[in-house]
Formats: sequence, structure tokens, C-alpha cells
Amino acid sequence: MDHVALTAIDGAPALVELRVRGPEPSVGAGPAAGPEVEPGATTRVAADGLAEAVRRREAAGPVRWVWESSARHYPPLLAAGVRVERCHDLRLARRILRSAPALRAAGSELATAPADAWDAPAGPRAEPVGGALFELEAPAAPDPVAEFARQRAALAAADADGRLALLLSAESVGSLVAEEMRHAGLPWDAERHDAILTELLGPRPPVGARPAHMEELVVRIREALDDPAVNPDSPVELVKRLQNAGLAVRSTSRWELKAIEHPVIAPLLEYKSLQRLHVANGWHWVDEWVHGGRFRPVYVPGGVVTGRWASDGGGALQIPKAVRGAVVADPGWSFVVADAAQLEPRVLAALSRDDAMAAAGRAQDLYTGMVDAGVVETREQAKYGMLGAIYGGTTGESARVLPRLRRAYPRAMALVEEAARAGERGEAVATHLGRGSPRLQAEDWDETRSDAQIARAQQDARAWGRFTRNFVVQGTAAEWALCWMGALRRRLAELGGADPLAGPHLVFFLHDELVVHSPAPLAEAVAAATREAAAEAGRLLFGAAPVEFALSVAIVQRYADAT
DNA sequence: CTGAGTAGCGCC
DNA sequence: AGGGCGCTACTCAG
Repeated sequence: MDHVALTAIDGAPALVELRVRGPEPSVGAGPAAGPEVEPGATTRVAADGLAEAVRRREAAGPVRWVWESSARHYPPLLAAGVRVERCHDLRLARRILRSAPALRAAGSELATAPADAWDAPAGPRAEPVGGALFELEAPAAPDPVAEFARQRAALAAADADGRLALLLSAESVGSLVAEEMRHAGLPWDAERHDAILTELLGPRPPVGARPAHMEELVVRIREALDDPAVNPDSPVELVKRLQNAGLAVRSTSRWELKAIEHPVIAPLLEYKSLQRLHVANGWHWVDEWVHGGRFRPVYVPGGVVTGRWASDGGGALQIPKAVRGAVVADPGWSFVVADAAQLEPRVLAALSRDDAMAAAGRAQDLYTGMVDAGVVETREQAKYGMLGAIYGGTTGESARVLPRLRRAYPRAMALVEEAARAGERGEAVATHLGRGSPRLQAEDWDETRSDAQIARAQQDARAWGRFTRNFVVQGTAAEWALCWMGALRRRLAELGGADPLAGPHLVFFLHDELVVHSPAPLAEAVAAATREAAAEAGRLLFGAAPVEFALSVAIVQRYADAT
């Protein structure tokens, strides 16, 4: 695989061919020996000729682009109609390598060096505006060739089985997909959205006014409390009014209200639900975020410490079910919605090599499989038991079934419990591919701590243990999802033509769920591709582990019809 | 007036 | 009682 660095010489873009030794990323590939990055031919490019130069080089043969970040370099290429197959996102890679316990253990230079410009937050995104690139002022790019050499050296020293290399590759393909999805946009029918809002809230009100259905609920709330001045939008005031009316509440949160019998509760909970929809995903949201029939959020790969994506603007990862009916495929097109079933428990089974748990998930719903195996009585028990094991739950149903899970699945339970204990001791933990958890800042030991301080410290330690317990599973699930996405992206490119937007393309990703916008005749092939990609992701991460990564796949016209 | 912090709730 | 987020309006200090 050729590597080409995108860099700048005297302020103008340049492409630097790199000679890179070593195998392509996959678990078990092993590291390449010795110094392995040598700069070769350098081609200077006129500022307005970069997209064309990248297009030509991409067409000349398989290449991995080495660049500061996809967020910075890829949007203008996409705007110019240029798509790249592979990249190495130096900023995302640096963050992962800095976190990786393996580098610390190997005493790698990257693990011990003080923070530099590559650790600083990325500059603002350069957004293509009206076809032309709107260049925001950004700090001078550090030398990408030198940084790439440092990163490869770190892998050579610390990545004996090739896991980190695979993670960097998966993270990088994710960074490409993030920009491609923003470029394509999620089809969004603003009229349909308006119809949904009108049905639930009433017609669009003037700015600042409450929608009719919410106003009616306010009247009912005031009547039920016999208090004509109640304003349900102010939690502080509302709590006082509820207390004045004799309700024993400390807050106005849903779970606290639900436990109370009073005529005000039903209209109040309904009001809060509608208010939430109105302010977060109402008419204002559509005006702000939907243009030309597309919703284009900024996705932030690696935005969560566990490796999950975050989003910046638009609340892309929190689109409520109520408005998913507005996500409508173009005429002649369909959505293929693929959802990984019980992903985190399956990941835990594979991580821990717990063959009994793997067997429960083979060819069926994993929770049902646990019932069939006689481990628990009901699917609900299985579900809450597993969620408790992964999140660190200690009460209710999950606590009751935990002993049975320990007996049936000792390896899986031991893995999460060891991760929790490591966190309680203040140690870092790592995902399957080697992303490290943040390190708990050690507090100064105070010999004169009070009992209350000691109790608080123990509480904090347990909370950190729940975090590290969850980190290994959530983070490894995120790695599986990246590999799934990358494997699917390659298959979609094979199904499509030269123009990605003319063929099936990814338009949405939500932790364990992918949405492809596809020409209707290709939808079945895309559905098959999502399954093949899931199997490939499992092999990439876990080799021959006997864990099946089951999907539920639906071909629909509206996103809401998939769930 | 502005910005930081919080409450509450949406998603996984 | 549990893990991870982002967004909005409200609240309050400066």
C-alpha cells in the first residue's frame, strides 16, 4: 500500500510519496521492524489544483492519504467531487496512541514526550461554502511526515499483534465516513416534520408563544394544582408550587413525579414530553438544521472517551423517535437500516472468550438464548442482568440475577469485574484494540481525612470502577462498529458507480446502527452487504471467536418504519 | 448583559 | 442507584 502525505511547502500544498514498510493492519499481522517511513518524491501543487491532484493520485493506484485530519482536509475534496479510499488521520491517531497503555508499557517516545501541537485541540473546521472553500484561519500545520514517522515507530515498538494499527485504520475510515455522511446529508422531509409537529403540538405558533396542545395542558396543570400562576417551564418555581400543593417532591424529574399519585402528574408529564420535542426538535430545529431536504450534522469521530462518536450541533445522535417519520427516502430510493442486536453483550462474550455466552447468542436473540439455556426465567431478567453487569448496576432485577449470570458466564463476568476493580485501584484499562481509558487524577493523600471524606473517596472510587467496567465494553463495541462501517463502506463502493451519491451510500450512524440511502433496486444487495460486513468486523477484531454478530435489517421508505 | 453551571430529557 | 453523550432553557453570579 502506497502512502502519500498531504503537507505544505512555503504555504502551498504538496504531496509527498512515502515509502512505508510493514503489513496492512489486521490483528495478528505484527509490527514491522526498524525505521520504516522514508519520504520520496515531492509534488508541489497550486492551491486551486489540490483536489485535481488528489483525484489523479487516487486513480493511479491504491493509496493511503496521510493528513492532519479528515475534518480539515476532506470536506473541500468532497465539495470538489473527490472521494478517497483510505487515510491516516494523524490527530485521531495521536489521541489514541497517547491513551494507549501499550505505549506506556513499551516506553515509546510518544508515550513520554510532552504535549505538543498535535495534542492541541484541532482548529475550526474549514467548511465549503457555495462551492468555494471558506478557509478559516488555522495554526500552521505541524509536519505530518515527521508525525507519521513517530506514530509508526510507536506501533513498531508497542503493537506486537497489530491491534493498534487496526484501530488507527478503523478510526481513520470512520473519519472519512463522518465527512461523507455530512456531505451526503440525511434525507429529511420538512413538510412531513411539520405535519408530525402539528399533530402532536398543534399548529406552529408565533415565535415565543406556546403551541396549542401545550397551552391546553398548562390549563389542566393549573386547575389540578388550583394555582393559576404555575409556570411549568421553570423547574425551580414548579418544585415550590408542587410542594405548596402538598406534593412531596424534591425535583421535577420524571422518575420522581411518576412515583406520585395526583391529578397534576399526567398532564405535567405530557407537557414536559411535548415541551422537550418543541424546544429540541421543533420548527426552530428544522429551520436551523434542514436545508435542501437534507440534515447535515457535524459528526465527531472519537468525540467520546470510549471511542464512540459525538456530534457537534443538531443533536444528531439524539434524534427522538417521534420525528423519525420525517426521515424519508428520495423517490426511487430506499433506506437500509441495520441495527446490531445486543451488541455490547456479544462484544463482551467475544472479548472474554466466554463460549457459553457466545452460544446463547448464536442464531438468535441473545437474551432469549439465555432463557433457553435455563440461566434466567425471562428475557427481561436477561436484559437487565446483562445491562447491570456492563453498567455496574447493583440494585433491582439486575442485582437479583447477577449470581446466576456469574455461575453461567464466569469468564464474561470476571472480565467486567476485573475492569471495575482496576478502575477502583486507579489503574487505566483498555479496549480490545488498545484504546486506553483516561487516568484518574490521583488526589493528594490526606492523613487527617474525616470519615466523611473517606466515605466520599470510596464512593468516587466505585463510580470510577463503574466507568472503567463500562469503558472496556462500550469502547470495544465502538471498535466493532467502526470496523463494520469500514467493511460496509468498501462493499457499497463496489455496488455503486463512480459517483458515490448516485449509488448506495451511508447517511447515518448511531453507535450500533447504520442507515444506507440506496437506489431501491440495490436495497437487497445492500442489506446482504451489511450482514457480510458485520461478520467481517467480528473476524477482524476477534479472529475465530465463536460469537455471531446478529443484525436486524429493514428496507424502508421512512426511518421510523425500521424500529 | 454575559457566561458558567444545572436540570431535565432525548439517544445509545 | 448503574455507563456514555448533546441540547435547551432556566438560574444566578459577576
